[in-house]
Amino acid sequence: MTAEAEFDRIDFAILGLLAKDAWLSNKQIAAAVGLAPSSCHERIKSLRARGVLLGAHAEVNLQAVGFSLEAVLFVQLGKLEVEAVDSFVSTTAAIAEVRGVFLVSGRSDLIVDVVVRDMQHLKMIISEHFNQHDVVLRVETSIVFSRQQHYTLPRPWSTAKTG
Amino acid sequence: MTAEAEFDRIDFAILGLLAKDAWLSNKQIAAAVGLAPSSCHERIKSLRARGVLLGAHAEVNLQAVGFSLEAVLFVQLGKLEVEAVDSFVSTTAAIAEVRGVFLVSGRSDLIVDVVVRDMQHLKMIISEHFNQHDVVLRVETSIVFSRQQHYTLPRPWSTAKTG
DNA sequence: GTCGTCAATCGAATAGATTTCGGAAACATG
DNA sequence: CATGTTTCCGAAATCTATTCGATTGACGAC
Repeated sequence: MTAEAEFDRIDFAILGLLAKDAWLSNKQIAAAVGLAPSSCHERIKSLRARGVLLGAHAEVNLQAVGFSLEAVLFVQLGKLEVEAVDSFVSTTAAIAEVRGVFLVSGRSDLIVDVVVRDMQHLKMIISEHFNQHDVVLRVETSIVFSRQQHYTLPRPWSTAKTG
Repeated sequence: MTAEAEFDRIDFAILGLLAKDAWLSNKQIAAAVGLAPSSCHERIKSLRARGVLLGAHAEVNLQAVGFSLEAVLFVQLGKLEVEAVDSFVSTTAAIAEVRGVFLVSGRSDLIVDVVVRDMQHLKMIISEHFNQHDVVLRVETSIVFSRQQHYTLPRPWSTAKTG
């Protein structure tokens, strides 16, 4: 609504740097974007207040702490009311082993990203939280062999408007 | 050999806190886990050196910066050599609009998470980076209506062993 | 063109945090 | 019980974040 927020290239540079490494100090960011630390600090504070910078999360090596199996669940739901679906999404997202829930169009209705210790753990999660649920018609499971992620921001203005 | 990393519950508490909020100060974490700031600092340093804490990333409100459309691509690949597949995965992961690539078992071989400005942008990404590629047999696209994620660590020791 | 207004930036000062390090305490080992 | 090892603590030093008043520059009104 009121949030007609505008950003210049310095704001985007700050966002990009923090998306790549949230542990950069304000001083480092200021130097990287060519601003005084105090000015940079004001901008970051503003980005947080405006809801553009939502927070930061540490990346934990899950294999190192014993979660060596990752899976993606494709869930088909019955034709139910929106309330029931939303409720199921929320309770699913609250499961400790679930890292993300996507409500999508297409062949399946829900995509669920799950991190578990082993196959038995995975079987338990599926049978306990999905197969026993009325809303769920069917669950397909895909094992994740490997993943690659990155945290860089795409360029905001397509390929122009910057100069 | 050297990598027989062991963790106690304080290490897990630190990891959990930082996974939820990487901007917590060392002082705050120390207070939360009941340690002196210097001791807590040593533990965090060790977790980083051992490769358990991999880094931290700011969470950016992508809608606020103009990326209001998210999609998941399900990619089927031809029966090719491992090299060609790995190469394709790497180049795909390097696309700015791609946030994650998952190599999986099941109906499709690759799951690609994409963030774009609009439909035209999405169409461009797919046709340019996927449809024109020899390795790709078929791409199915799912629009993401909503997503829920959380960054809390599951309990490491199943339901026992903690006492 | 000139003035007034507003927003952004800077630099210095303060308050606060991180980081290092020697010594004490806890723990396991023989 | 003695010993070596690890972990923890507290204080000192260093560095950083944060605030604030003053300056600059851009922009619109007249």
